[in-house]
Amino acid sequence: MKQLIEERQGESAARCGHTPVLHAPPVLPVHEGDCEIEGQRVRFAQHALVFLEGDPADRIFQVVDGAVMLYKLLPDGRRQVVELLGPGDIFGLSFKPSFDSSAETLTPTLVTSFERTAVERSPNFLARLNRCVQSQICALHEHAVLLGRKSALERVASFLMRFVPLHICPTHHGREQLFATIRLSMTRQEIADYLGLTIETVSRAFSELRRRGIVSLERQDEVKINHVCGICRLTGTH
Amino acid sequence: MKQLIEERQGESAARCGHTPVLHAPPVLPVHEGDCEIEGQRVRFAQHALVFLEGDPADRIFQVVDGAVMLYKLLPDGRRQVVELLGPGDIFGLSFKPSFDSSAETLTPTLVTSFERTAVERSPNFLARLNRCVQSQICALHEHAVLLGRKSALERVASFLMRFVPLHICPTHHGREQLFATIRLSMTRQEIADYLGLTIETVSRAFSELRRRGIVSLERQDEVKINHVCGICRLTGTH
DNA sequence: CGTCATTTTGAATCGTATCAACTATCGTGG
DNA sequence: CCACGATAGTTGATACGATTCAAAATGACG
Repeated sequence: MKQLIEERQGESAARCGHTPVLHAPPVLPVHEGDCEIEGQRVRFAQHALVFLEGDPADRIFQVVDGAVMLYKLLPDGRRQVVELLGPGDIFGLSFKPSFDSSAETLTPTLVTSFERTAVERSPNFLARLNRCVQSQICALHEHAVLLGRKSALERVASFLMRFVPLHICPTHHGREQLFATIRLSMTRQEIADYLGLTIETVSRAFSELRRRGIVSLERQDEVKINHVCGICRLTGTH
Repeated sequence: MKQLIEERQGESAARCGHTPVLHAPPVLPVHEGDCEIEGQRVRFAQHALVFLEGDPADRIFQVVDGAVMLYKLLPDGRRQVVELLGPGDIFGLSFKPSFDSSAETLTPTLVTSFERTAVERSPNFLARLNRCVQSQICALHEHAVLLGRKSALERVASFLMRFVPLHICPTHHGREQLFATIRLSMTRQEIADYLGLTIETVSRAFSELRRRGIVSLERQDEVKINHVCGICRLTGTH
């Protein structure tokens, strides 16, 4: 596992964007019902650039394992992380001939990439894509609410709830003292850019949650949620 | 009785920022090659509710003519308009069995609705859907940047630029004094909820633009942009 | 153990929200 | 057509939350 991480930290940053076919061997013919699409597996190190906004969008990607963020930059340097993606999620979609955002891994990540034109010709793939994309749209809607209408503390609470598996809160009414330990694998800056805040504000929100005893920070990017329902109530959603 | 079919505002209601809009024409009884899908035309008055968040999502909709907004509510009443849609745009998508947002018309609107299950079985429709949805995702990304990173004035400027057809600004460098008159067909409250602001702040932004001579307010929802490039520069995007 | 980067904390500032008039616009009926 | 009330929009004063700038603390790593 460790050895894979090293694989291509340097060059991917340099040759921004769409990764050409390297020596990388594992090409898997994805057998999709009646039609086959060539899927190409590529491994990326942590914090590696997959593509840049503006690069020609002739391939689309699916996360197999790991995490990816999509972000956009304003000319003066302001950044907004627009999506966080995990296993199964598809990215690199665009209705223009170039990507509308940049993609960077958060952890060592394995993705499969497909030729765009091939995808668009495959009905089975389109059906799959369709389902994926609909859940992404829902997530984007939810995120718009967060960015447009929630306070800093609500944003951070909502952010943490993303990582709580299966949303334990509403189902286990009996036990209030539920906890969960989660690994963020994002820097404060990345979190801030995702939540539309500054690092300082994110930090203060974490401190506030800790002060209230709702979370403990085990390590910098590892949070123990002592009281899932407590966080849940702070999201503004319930 | 409401007489329908009025003017359409600004063409590309739901398009992403800098997009040459070549619209898919509002085709109707969708004759897509080998498969036909029953499309059902429905007319809605202005400010009519198409569906509510949580309603069973067994149909999807396409705007033929008019304008629709999608919004989400927080339990305490805060509202965020998550999408603005115009002719050609599709809505009512969801990965859950129920709608993730509510849909309301902004103007008298003609829509076609399709049975969800039928759509998902039609490869041709899926292909079309796919294109639509990708442009919506781009718009949502753009909107996340607006909500997360732009100032009030930048938001309002960006909002106005949506209505400027074909994005005159960058192409016509020669003529600086370009103008355009646009019909918003949204109340201040709706604009505020779209931009993640309050009505007062939106109002102040409009006043500021007027003070600078960049726009004139002909009527409450009719804005004359005296200097398109001026607005464009204020969006933060260029 | 010391250096560097990241995070946290503090104090001051700024921008937007809030609250409270005031004004303009729209629709209705006299 | 005008008066009228109702609704929507504007403007001003103040409050509050997030940002900014600065510095200290913590963690990562050789």
